Amino acid sequence: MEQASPAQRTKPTRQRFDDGAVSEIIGYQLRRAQIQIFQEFMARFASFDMRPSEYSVMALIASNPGSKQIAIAEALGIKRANFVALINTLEARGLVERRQPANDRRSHALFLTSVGISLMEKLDAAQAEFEADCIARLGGTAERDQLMELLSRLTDQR
Amino acid sequence: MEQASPAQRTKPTRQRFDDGAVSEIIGYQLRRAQIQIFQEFMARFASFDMRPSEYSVMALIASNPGSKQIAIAEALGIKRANFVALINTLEARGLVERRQPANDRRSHALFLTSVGISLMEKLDAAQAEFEADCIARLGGTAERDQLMELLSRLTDQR
DNA sequence: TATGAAATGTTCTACTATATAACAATCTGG
DNA sequence: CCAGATTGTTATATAGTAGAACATTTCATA
Repeated sequence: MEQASPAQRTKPTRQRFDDGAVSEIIGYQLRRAQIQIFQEFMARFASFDMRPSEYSVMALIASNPGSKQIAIAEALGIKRANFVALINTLEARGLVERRQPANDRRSHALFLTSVGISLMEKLDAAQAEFEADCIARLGGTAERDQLMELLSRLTDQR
Repeated sequence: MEQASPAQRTKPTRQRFDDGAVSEIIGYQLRRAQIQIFQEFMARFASFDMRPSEYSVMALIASNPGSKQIAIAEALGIKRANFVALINTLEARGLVERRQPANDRRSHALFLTSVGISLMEKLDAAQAEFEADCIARLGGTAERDQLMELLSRLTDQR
């Protein structure tokens, strides 16, 4: 069989592909960036067996010891029903503890265990390192502040 | 009824909660913004019964008619296995069509149907409106360009 | 003080998104 | 021609998310 003339290209090179319809959409780039950052987070925290949601829960408990489950869950936009399994996991790993407050026997007060506290030190250090890398990629702290400001304009309103 | 002394307040006001540990993290704010924008997209496109992923698929087919499934899927970061059900849905709704290219009988060439094309006009108009709203919230096109540039710095590298 | 409404945690269920493995059919390069 | 790659597909597993229903407890107020 005769080959099509090489001037026309039969198919070896990937034919150009027009991304424009989606790549110029704010929401699309926002999603791509978020996925990328989360994947990098998961890669960096794989040795700790820590997902972003688990880290955020531990960080909020560390800053707000004794908080009720619903306080942590709502701060993170997690339904209280789905928060149960998350805390069960962290408690089973000995990182978080549920305690019975005397003033409200419906609720559970959350605390980090001593093991959780010492792990948190390592997690915070790793997070600080990751954040520094992100800032470097953005070009510096001024650009970081710009980004956070722009994101807040998308999030806060409405 | 006497009110509790306004100076002490017993508990009506939510006790202060320290968000700082997570709210100052780039990835966290990125995620919050992305979720917010996607929720708004879904609300605006609910009458069309169109999710963001479905819209992005149709937009890429419109810009690249005759593309193979894997070309569209990879451009959007979707596994080809998961892309099948997506196209099945759009095809069942009469918006997208799979055709058999003669040169490669393994692949399916994707096209919008005439119904798909006319729906796409409405979708693009709605998307343009949504994008204009986002730009307005950011403060203008200069801020939009800034945001897209910063996001690309997070996404491109690595 | 008694009672109905609200809050809290929990279980169950369902749906979406995503990832991997395996397979058949087809194409490609040597 | 043949070994390996590509393409689409099915099946399966896991996470994340959402809603309903429930028991226990607290709260408001009549």
